[in-house]
Amino acid sequence: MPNLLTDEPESADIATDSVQGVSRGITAPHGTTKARIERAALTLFVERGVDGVAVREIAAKVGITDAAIYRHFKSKAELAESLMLAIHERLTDLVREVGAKNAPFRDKVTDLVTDYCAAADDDWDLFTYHLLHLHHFPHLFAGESSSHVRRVGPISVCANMLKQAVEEGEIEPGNTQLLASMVLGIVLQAASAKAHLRVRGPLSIYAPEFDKAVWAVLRHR
Amino acid sequence: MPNLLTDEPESADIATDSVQGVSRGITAPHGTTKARIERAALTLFVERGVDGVAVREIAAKVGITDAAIYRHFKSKAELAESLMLAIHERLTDLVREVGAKNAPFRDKVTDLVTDYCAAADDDWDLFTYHLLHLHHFPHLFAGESSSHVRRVGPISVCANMLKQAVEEGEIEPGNTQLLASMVLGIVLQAASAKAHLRVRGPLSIYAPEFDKAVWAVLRHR
DNA sequence: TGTAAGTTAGTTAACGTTCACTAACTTGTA
DNA sequence: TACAAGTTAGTGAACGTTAACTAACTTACA
Repeated sequence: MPNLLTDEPESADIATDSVQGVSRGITAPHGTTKARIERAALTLFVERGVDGVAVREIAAKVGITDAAIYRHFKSKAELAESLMLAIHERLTDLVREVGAKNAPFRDKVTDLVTDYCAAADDDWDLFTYHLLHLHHFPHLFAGESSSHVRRVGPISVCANMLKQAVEEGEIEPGNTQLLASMVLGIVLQAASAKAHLRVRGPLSIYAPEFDKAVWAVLRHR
Repeated sequence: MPNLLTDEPESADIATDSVQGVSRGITAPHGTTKARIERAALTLFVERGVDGVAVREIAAKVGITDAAIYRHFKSKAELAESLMLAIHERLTDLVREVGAKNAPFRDKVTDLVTDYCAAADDDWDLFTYHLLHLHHFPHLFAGESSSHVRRVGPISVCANMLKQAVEEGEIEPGNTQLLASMVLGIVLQAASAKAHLRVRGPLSIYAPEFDKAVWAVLRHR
């Protein structure tokens, strides 16, 4: 450790991610410099967007120089995208796994809502990054019209799950893409409300509410 | 009555700015340079975010030089914020007006959904700007905890409407902020799906579906 | 003819990235 | 074991570019 420089410039962010500390890994092992860069970048990206954050600021938050960032990431864009890909795939897999379960559809809905909330609470900043800044990475949610490489994501996988439910006679037929958006919207807009400090506490405490609401939408059509 | 949730493409995107042309005013009268700047800025801001767009690009799109922009707007930030304020207040007023109606609560819900969709279709780019980039303007949605200047917006006004409905015994008591987020989330996430080309056509064609879903959530608790 | 609205040609600052260099480890082998 | 050689992860200074914005000048027209 050659550098005994300033530990923390500002913050006093006590409330945010208390358990594992700010160096929790997203791609890299906990505690490594790479993980600390990821965490610092994530926090800043969430607050001000990728374009609103200078590489120098990320470095300052970690306690290294901007040049050192490039020992770990090819570019700022790669850093930003690797973070987005991590949460995007994590959430996509989550939905896929629930969908693949051998369980009654009603239970799968509950599991989906519960697991989604748990994932959000597990790494709130990462989840918020996905929630607020996904549109910064158009190739990750490209519609199915233009290219025939269809990018999957939580919503399209959820739509597939609903399509299967339709085939099995669990719910009425309809536009499953739209329906998936509507039901996930219940959870996501509530998450957005939490991000904007309109609701408090872990998202999971509202999971039963979400479950009831989602099921109400799926049943009454 | 045709099923509005069919997977059919149904209709092409005729709704996008064909009628009034790209110089439609948001703050300024139609056809003026100021209006054309607003429209050009809006289109670019929606696509790539405020920080992702250079003043030069906006000017180029209008057919003037970047310096000329400053004859009409004090700064890029002011331009971006005036656009956001316009749609933010338009939507807030919309919700307020529906809430102030002297009509059965069930009808107000239908009106809210219908009018919200109509507002989205009326100026899709402006609506999308609000949907995707509101978080770029933290002071417009500041939570009620820190400052005592509570900024209102569509969701908080909707929450008030629900609070009133609770007092009048129309729906069960509960966290109205959360409930407002959940029900608006149904519409907003569907709008997001349209923005990402996962669903097609004017948002209004889905309004009856939204209405049913929103009511299902409000009733079954 | 005065002014609104445009131009050209800058300024200043910030950005992402690269450069040459270095201290501290790790490793292969005489 | 001693140590040359290589690797890792950092530094500080710069580079070329681009950004927002401004000053001074020009022009159309009510």
